[in-house]
Amino acid sequence: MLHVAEAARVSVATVSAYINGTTTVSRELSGRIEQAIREIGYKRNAIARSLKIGTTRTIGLTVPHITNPFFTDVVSVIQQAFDRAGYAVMLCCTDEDLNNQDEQIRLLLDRMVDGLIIARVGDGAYLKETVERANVPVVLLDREVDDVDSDRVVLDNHQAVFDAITYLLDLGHRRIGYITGAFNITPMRDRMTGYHEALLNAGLAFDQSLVRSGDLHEADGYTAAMQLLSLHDRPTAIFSANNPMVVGAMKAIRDLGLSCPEDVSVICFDDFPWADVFNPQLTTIAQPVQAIGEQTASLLLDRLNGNREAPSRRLVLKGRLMVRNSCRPLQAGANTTASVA
Amino acid sequence: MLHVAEAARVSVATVSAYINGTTTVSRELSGRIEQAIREIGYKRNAIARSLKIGTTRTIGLTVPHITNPFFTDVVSVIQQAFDRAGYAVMLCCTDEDLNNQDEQIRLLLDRMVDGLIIARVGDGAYLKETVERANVPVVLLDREVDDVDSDRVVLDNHQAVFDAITYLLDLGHRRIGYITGAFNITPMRDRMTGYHEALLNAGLAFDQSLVRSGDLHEADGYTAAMQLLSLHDRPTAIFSANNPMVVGAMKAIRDLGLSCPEDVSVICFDDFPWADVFNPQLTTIAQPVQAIGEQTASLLLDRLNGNREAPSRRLVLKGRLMVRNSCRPLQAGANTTASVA
DNA sequence: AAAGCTAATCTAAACGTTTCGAATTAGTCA
DNA sequence: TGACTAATTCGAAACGTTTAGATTAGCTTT
Repeated sequence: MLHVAEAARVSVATVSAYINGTTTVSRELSGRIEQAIREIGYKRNAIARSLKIGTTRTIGLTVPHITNPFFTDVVSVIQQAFDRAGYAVMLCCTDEDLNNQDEQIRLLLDRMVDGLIIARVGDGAYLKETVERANVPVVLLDREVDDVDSDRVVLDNHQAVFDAITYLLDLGHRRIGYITGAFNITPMRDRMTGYHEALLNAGLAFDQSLVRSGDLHEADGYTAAMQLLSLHDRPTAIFSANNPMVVGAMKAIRDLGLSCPEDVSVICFDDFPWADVFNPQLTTIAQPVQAIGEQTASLLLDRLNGNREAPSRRLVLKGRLMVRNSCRPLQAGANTTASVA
Repeated sequence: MLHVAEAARVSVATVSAYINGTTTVSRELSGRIEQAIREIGYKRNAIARSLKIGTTRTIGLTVPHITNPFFTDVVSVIQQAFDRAGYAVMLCCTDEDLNNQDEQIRLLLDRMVDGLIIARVGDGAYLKETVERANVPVVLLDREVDDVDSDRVVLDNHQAVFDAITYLLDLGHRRIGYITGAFNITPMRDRMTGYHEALLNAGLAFDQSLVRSGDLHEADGYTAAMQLLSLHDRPTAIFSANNPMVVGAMKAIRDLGLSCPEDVSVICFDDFPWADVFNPQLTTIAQPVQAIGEQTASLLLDRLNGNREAPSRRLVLKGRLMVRNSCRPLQAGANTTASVA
């Protein structure tokens, strides 16, 4: 900018005023400045600017895994929204690891991001302090943390799973295997209660042996399904609480020489673009990813636009059961408890 | 930092020296500083630091679409690599739009990223100037631009498609539909020549009516496949030059009441996690995404670590045909040219 | 013609670091 | 003891902007 000022024979203040339109600058000087900028190929240094004005027009976004199609989509939507609003987004993937998350949030905060979107990992308590210290607005995505004062957008996980399990029950399934992750993140907890309540609602007892929990990865889904399907009276249906694990589960089904939906019905959380193209066409719970992403972005943008003091908001969206053909109705006879080899 | 210095009754220079380990600072002052930092909850302002030292430890990454599984994976790998190296990554999605790309690169450069990874969009010429002006190292990913002096890592697209088409020819297919995108990006060009050469190699004539090009999106794949499969003597196999388009193509096949591989064999570029779980298990060309991501990151990191003057490097990796069951051998009779309704 | 406006431009301080070189202190050696 | 060296610590300038307030010039008004 100094060079531009010299070349245009004006002060840097005038150049700044011209660029930002802060003050009117005469036709004459405008012309000289414009030309100098062009000749020199000057670009404003956003770092210096940020230092001065105290805002970076950058936000931080951390998710567990970008390869999980739910997060892929949500990240994509969020990215677009901030792009439109003139913000850059720094993306971090925690890989479901608490240390990574800590480190990355610290990194983002150091870099003076204007806001933070966090799909957290690990125990909520850890994050509470971090969030409260960060004096930038944060919105929690998908996974909440209790009694921390920040905006959040989540799914009605309980209801969504309740619906899905009820659907299976209506088809006549009684032994429904449930593959989940650790309960230290809210969605897994809420999804589980949906399972519970659906069983309860149908007057069925809860059988602990039908629940397997892993670490949310494909491999965990594989082992979980392997175990479930090796039970003496194996479940007639399997519900997977996330998408990566269902891939593992399907592989287990394949490797055991079973097939879906003939031998075992399957439903999973999170829809994906291929679901209705290949067979079996998986019945899934679709989250409204577009809405989730947009709402998340707009909550944060609202704060960034100055609405700092409003009480924290909690948006709850509804999932939708996408019924396809991975679940088959059971004959009346097979309902009760038995199964065949 | 000023506050820390005051609280510890030392100068800011000493605090800085302590934090960075630039100079030895006595046990006594170290203790006071440490305590002051803790009490105040001080975090170094990376923006101010960047301004001074002229480096942001941030890189920019632009890809067309993060939802395309190839890019999802590559982004994921790259992100991890830079995370490990202590860099943040700013992610931009151009949505295959040239203006977006221009704007985003400008934005990233303004923000003084230390380096840039670009999977470009649109005509190469546009980018050439931008890349040459940016005085940070850039590495081109997947899509090259001619005669610009920068590192790049690409796939041997020609060979990969040659192999895939040859595989189809060996199965007896003679009329192979080809769904592609505009030829202003190198991979689409190179993939096409692979198709050409495989036909040539088999002594077959090139039939323009079997080639449809769209805009790389799912919808384009759908229309392309619709058109191909409505031809009087429709192709017995379809090759899709990217992944999103094959989803569309599969939907077209389904909507026409056809099935794969019985009525039409299918191969697509880019593997995806579900490929061997659902039916038909799609035969694909798998790119070594892990290697691509890591090589890309390491080329850039090498430059960032000071190796600025080395001549630009071009890494070419090999694709691999993942043979599954979406292609069926044709009976000797059906080979020549005819087909059934 | 002096005073008062308005519009345009400029000077200089500030943002929070790093870093150079100077200053201080302590220790060592002749 | 005094000079020299080494180890610490510090003052102040610099990075490239923004911005408050000062200055100047050109008009208008009385």
